Amino acid sequence: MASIKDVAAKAGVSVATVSRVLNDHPSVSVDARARVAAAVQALGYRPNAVARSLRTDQTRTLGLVISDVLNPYFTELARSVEEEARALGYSVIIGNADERPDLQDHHVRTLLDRRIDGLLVSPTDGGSPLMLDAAHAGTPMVFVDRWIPGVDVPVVRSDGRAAVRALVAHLHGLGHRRLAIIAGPAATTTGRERVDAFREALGAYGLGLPDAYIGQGDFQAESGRRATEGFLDLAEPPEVVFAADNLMALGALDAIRARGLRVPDDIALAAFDDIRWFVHTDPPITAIAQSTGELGRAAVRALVDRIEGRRASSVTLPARLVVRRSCGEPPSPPSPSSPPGTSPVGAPSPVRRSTS
Amino acid sequence: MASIKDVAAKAGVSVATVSRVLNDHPSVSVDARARVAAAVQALGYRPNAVARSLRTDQTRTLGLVISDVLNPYFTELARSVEEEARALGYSVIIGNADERPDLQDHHVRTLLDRRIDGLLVSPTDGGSPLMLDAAHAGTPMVFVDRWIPGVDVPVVRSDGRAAVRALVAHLHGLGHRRLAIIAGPAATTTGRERVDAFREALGAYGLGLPDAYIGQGDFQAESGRRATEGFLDLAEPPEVVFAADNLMALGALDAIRARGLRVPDDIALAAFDDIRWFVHTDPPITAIAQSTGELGRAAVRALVDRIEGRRASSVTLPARLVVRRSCGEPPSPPSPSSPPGTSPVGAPSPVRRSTS
DNA sequence: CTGAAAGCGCTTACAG
DNA sequence: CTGAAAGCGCTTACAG
Repeated sequence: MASIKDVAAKAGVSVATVSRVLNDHPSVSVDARARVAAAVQALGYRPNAVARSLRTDQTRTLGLVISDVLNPYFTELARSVEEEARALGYSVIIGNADERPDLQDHHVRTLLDRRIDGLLVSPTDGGSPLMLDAAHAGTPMVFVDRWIPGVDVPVVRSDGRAAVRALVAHLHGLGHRRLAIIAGPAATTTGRERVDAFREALGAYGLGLPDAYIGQGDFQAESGRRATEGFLDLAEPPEVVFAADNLMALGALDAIRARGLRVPDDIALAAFDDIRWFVHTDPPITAIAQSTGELGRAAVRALVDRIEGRRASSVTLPARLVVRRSCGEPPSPPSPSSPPGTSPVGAPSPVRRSTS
Repeated sequence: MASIKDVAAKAGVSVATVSRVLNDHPSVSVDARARVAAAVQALGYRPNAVARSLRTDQTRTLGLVISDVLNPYFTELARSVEEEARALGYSVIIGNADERPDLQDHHVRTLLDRRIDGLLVSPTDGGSPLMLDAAHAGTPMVFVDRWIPGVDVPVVRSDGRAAVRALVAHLHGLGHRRLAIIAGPAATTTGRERVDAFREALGAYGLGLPDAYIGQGDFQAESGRRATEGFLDLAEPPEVVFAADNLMALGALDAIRARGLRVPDDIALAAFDDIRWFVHTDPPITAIAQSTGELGRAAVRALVDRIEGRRASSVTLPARLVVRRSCGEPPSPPSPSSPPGTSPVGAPSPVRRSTS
């Protein structure tokens, strides 16, 4: 592979001049510029990013450590992160933690060893020493979706409380009184917050959230299945299961189906995080949708701000309820003329109704 | 950030000795080894992978350029690739081409600039000059899922022909005679092969595949929707739509639903690539499943073989049909005692039946 | 506008 | 077993 020396030799200039041309340095004669360009072309020369990084101490690379690539929510997040990063001239390296703290540490370490310019992370746990050290050492860092309290790192996330309240209002209006939740790991903020928001919203209706109605999941499908089986084994099973993410909703569906039960007739189901398939499931699933793309973009902007020496601030985006048929027939059925997919109903509000 | 010099100073040895300790070189005294280890520990030293790569001319990194991260098939592929690579001591950097040749080239270029040790690609098109050059220049490379004919690069992929034959047999047995396909881009091998396999299988039943029954898609949902609308606008619409990937099946479902039609009553639907949600869609969708995880692992092994100077060979894995209810009620309904999810039926055969 | 030289953080023959 | 030195491919003050 041709190096800068080869280009310099071919163009009859010094490597310094080649470097200047490559980096659009103003003080280069048109003549030199042309000869270098020709040599680059002829040799098919491409600068070695490794060498450049070593010299400049920047890799123009962002690390993204996500909890689970197989979760469509995170896949979409990763995609928007890469898109925005590319627009700003950065590449991104994704590390998949698979909801495992040890794997998460592995990726953080590898990314740090590669001297990425900044780290975007959606922590799987409450913060390993490694992660905390990195934050304290001043590695440019931004938390996205989930975060670690007590660390001075900007957080870009959704606030789902209003949407959870809207969900509970919807469920209550449908006559449901025994509501259960499949929670994420208590070590994660989203694992805790969604339960808290749910409990708070239930409280407003004088409803409680007994321990038996809190299933412990880990944001992956299998845990949703197990938790749902637990609910169904109860002497008094819940009327509604609210899964704290889409994969656990998938597991719940598996469990419900395995017992030959029907949604929403036998048990209602709702999920945090909306995905395209929810429109086509049997029945279409009521979900809380985040602005995932915007979240990813905002996180990248915040991180690049930090990297490039600007102040970065936290961002909180609202989530919204998308009503479908998995919790029971809505009181007022959608008009037959409404378009397919999701559509807002009534005045601007966090509640949307989907024809399904 | 501490460098090897700091460690050497702290341990009272030369950087050469530190390097030897770091790389487990045998000829280091126990004493030196201990002092270096202590210094490393005390300083929290981590070797700079960038410098190491420049010096050794290897990055222990694989590039993976996939056609579309949002496609669950590729997400799963990416996950298994990373897993196997990690087991072999490599990292992987994923580039998402989004089915766009220009984006694909962008990622190939960026990956090459970073001097990845090898490239895994599922080409979005017939091969850009850049990709062809890389292959000819001897960059260790392996094609996965899709490939470019006429290039001397190992290919790891599924052969879906038997499964497509099984699908057509299933459809024919259900009484369907007008079968349509939503194809992927003709520039991709999977875009062409699936149509060819379908046409060939139809031929065995004396059925043709008229042009009007070949919808041109690009493996993304929106194209599936458009193609399906085209079918439904026909004077004589097909009785079955076979989508060449899961996202186009999603689009097809959108289109069918928008018209208020029902699957399989009004039109049957089948898809290439199986995903977990297909069990829970309305109705559950008959699909051709690939051994995605095994494909990813085999591709990594082949690539690492090439990188490390061993011979790498192509691998072709069979795909299998998973029958559900989207093409009509199977002639012999599954027994009520069969387990949920997919389950094989009868003797070992490529056809499986799922209770749904 | 241009080049010689230093240096980024490592590894690795080479000599002892 | 150990260290001094060269060198990987760049960039960038410095001097001219």
